Amino acid sequence: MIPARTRFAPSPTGHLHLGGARTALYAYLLARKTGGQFILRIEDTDMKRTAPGAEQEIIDGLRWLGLNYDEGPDIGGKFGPYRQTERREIYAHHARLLVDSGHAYPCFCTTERLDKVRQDQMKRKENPHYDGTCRILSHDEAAKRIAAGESYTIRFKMPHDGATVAHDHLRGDIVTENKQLNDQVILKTDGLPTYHLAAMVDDHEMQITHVVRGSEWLGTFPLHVNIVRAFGWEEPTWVHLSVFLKPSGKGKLSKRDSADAIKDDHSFYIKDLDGLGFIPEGVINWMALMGWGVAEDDVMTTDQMVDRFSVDSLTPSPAAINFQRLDHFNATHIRLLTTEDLAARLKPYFTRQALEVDNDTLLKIIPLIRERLTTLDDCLAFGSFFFMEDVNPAAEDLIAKGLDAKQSAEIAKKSYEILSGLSGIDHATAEPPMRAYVEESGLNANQVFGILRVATTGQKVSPPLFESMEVIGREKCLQRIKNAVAILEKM
RNA sequence: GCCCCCAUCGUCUAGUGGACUAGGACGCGGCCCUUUCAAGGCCACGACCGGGGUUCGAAUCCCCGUGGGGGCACCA
Repeated sequence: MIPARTRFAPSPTGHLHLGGARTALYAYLLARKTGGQFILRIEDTDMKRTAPGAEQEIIDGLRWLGLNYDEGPDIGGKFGPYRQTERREIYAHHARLLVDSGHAYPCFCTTERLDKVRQDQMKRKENPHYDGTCRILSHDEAAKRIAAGESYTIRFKMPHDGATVAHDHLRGDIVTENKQLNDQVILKTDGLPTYHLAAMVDDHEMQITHVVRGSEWLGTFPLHVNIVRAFGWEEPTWVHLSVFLKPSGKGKLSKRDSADAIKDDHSFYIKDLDGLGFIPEGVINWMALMGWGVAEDDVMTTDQMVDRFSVDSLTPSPAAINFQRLDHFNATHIRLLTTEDLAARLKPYFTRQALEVDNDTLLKIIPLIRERLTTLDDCLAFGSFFFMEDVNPAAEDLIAKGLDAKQSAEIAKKSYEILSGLSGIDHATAEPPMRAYVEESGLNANQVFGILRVATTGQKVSPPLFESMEVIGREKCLQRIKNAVAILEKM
């Protein structure tokens, strides 16, 4: 297998989202699968849109997901720099090469003129396109205007005749009539390149073998292959991924959908996922399967994905986000974690709630709550009472089904008697006498254990009762039951 | 408007001309287990967008519709 060099090349303009993360994931998997390298490159050539902190968020997001890159802006590498604003000379040089070889030309048209041309074209119901004014300028005239200090851009000279055939690995040949194509700006008046030039130059310079990117680039794909060919470079394998659709499947993700997701304790942004209780293993597994056709055994670690990954089995069709499926993969991977690992990840959720966590207790409750967690923060609902001094059960919760407060108080009292007669409350010793009591009293287990559950844990839903009491400890249990009796008798 | 891409259960997908009575997963429904909630086990429901071709044979190939998505910037 030929080692692939792949790259994730986001622009630092906003939050790292699921779509970007999945693109990074596939690029990562391909590199690891083939024993190649995965690179992070920051495409920050639009100074106006670059957002402070965005680059760091991308880096943090990739780290959190475990998509470690071999070369990048913060770690360097032999093809650096990896931030495009630090490579402007390289692009200027390549733009000049293109002008010299007749594949590009300086353009002096102002934004105002361009806007007007576009407006007129639309009024005439023509397709908006550059009208070619500067394409026919002579070398001398252009040189003269440049020397005079006129500001200019460089446009790529697209062929007017014939067709461009570009090959996408997932879709096959994409044929575009050249007359549909436009002379795009590749170097801006500020001297920085547009994506079209910068990405092509960097992918070549950085020896990228597979360009894995979103399908939003399909429209400018012919331009890109024309640029690469104008330089006489070997083309990389082009892999255009599909987009993510909103959960309804109708349309792409929008701000509105993002708000809905948050309301639902989910998010499109990687930075939010950790705080929401999602673990990278689950997120990665979930993302991987949207756009990658795996027949069966779809619960995988990243290493297993690397093992099974093939760029051929990626799918070109758009996929709707399904957060229920994320929940499933998250819960599944939580259950796969070792007790120690899970304990370490859970601890912050408890301490954040000002609960004092001792590691011994924490380790003991893991087996009790593990299979009940969909997200890590669910540990609060199932385990807070283990770390609390007292619980405050609601009076009405203490009344068992079909009984009244007085009867329930009797049951609590009797339970106290039985349990206080034991030297210690653990699962093995406490359950048999309590079961015997249920038998002889003619009550059902639901009623008796229900009262005990609410009394000792403070809640109607909890991990298994006797196992929980064992962790809570004899003294605390008895005290809590006594408290419950008091509450019931006050009713 | 023009150009490009996509199309299998509600969702993610398997399927590359005969092994398809179209497989798996999520979700949904039911049952079992059970002290609650889960987890687990079993079962059920559920799809080839439509129309034309090609072929002995089409989910699979071609064409046309339809639907969805993307693009048409000195943004990426």
